[in-house]
Amino acid sequence: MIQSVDRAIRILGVLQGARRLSLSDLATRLDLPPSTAHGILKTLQAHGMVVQDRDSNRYQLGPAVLKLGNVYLDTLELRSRAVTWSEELGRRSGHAVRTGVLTFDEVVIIHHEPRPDGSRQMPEVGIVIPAHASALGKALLAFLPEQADELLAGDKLRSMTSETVIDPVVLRKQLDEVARDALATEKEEAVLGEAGVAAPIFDASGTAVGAIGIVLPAVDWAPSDATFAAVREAARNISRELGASRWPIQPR
Amino acid sequence: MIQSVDRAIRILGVLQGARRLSLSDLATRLDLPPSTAHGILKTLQAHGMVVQDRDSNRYQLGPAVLKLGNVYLDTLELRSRAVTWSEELGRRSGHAVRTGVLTFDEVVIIHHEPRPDGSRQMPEVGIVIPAHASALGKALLAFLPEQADELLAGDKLRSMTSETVIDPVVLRKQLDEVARDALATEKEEAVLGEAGVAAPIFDASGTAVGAIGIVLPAVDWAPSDATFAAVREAARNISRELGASRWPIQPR
DNA sequence: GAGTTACGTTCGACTATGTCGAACGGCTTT
DNA sequence: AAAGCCGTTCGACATAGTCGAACGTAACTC
Repeated sequence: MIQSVDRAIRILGVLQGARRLSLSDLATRLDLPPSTAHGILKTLQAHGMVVQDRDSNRYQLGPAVLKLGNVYLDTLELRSRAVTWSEELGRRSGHAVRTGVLTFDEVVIIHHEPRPDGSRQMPEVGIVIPAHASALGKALLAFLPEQADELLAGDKLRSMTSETVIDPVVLRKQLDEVARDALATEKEEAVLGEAGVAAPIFDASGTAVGAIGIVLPAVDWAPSDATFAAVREAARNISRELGASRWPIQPR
Repeated sequence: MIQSVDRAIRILGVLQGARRLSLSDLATRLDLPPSTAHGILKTLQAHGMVVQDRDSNRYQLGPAVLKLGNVYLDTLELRSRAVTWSEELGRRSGHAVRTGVLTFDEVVIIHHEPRPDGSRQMPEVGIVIPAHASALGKALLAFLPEQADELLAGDKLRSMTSETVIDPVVLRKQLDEVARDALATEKEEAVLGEAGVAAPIFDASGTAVGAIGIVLPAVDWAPSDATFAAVREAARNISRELGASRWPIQPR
């Protein structure tokens, strides 16, 4: 681990949590001498990764990170496949559709298909949700035992709402059920009033590389069997296009 | 400039151009010993900025960059304002609407309002266009003299199509006209068959912080006076909401 | 309006840290 | 079965990053 690079990414991480920060704030939060933080910041600035506010001198993320994010999406074969089938799933279920991938303990949304009712909805690409509190995350963790073990062992299970499951034993049991059915559900565990249903997506190597699912108002619970089937079918279809030999693919 | 951080960002930059690269490829392109590149890569990997393909060992951008990009968008006041007025501009003009900011010699799209005809269109948030070949870029450069000087002085004016203006003298003249009218146009200079009209957005300090404009098929040229007026009004309205005292604001 | 504080930035010495060449081991190719 | 390629690990060296101190500027106070 290279120290200065690690520190640079840490700076970006802190800037991610607090939109705008002064140099001294940043240095304090990272336990660094201001001059050290300054050197790193200037390097990031030279590449457009951070920008400095003219008046206040505070730093914030820069446009270059957005460019990077967009290129990442373009490189993902998973995403291009998800677009097609999300549309279908949205039509069949009548709900918004999300596709996500796992990073450590979080799910990052890589595609968002708004509800087909034509209402205005915020695009959700790029948002992150704690894996243990989302249907997408559970669908992934159930088929990624190493990552699940790591998450359950660590003390990372933060509570989002009163419904969030943070007991490792209970969560483990849920994951076992998810692995059995290849279908994960979540009701108000991340956001009050919101529920989700998701299924895992596999690639040619048989690894769970993502998950697709629907988001629905908690009051509309429970979905019909046809809806559950539609989610599973979308996941299966995308997996097939990615070269997966069958679906689902149990790990080990 | 801190060497290792600079190299890390360079790696991300190269990964941006070539989707997937092996360690040796990467090292060759950056003129680095493989072991040096490896150390940096592993640090980036530990933070999810890059991921390594299981089978091929090749590296590509990771989900963390997408998360960063999304947070950047959230911090931008310009973006939240643009959303509202883009909708209006889209309705009035009947065309797709883009809002962008300038980074060095490129425009990064921070909001994209699809054409209101209901057809399926790719989201364009995060894509970059050479500033000198886009209406958005010209609208910005015309009100950012220092950045314009830098671009015109440097040898960065790449040609995109047969229509791209790469002569600094011609471009300077265009920018002067844009500054006068507070309205920039572009016809097939970036993409054949596509034209654009854009106007600059100012913040409370009077700096041009972005531009908003429409994208239309080149065959639909020329737009009506009402369309030109609509673009200018959108830019003026957003500027006002950002605290700009008047519109346009001539530099110096 | 002078004094004071806080902040971003610059500078230079020290040494901790990243760099690089060489060697290892797994995989594919011939 | 041997040779080549590639990603990775290791350790010595010296470069390059780090940190404390000093500077200049802007805001705040009395």
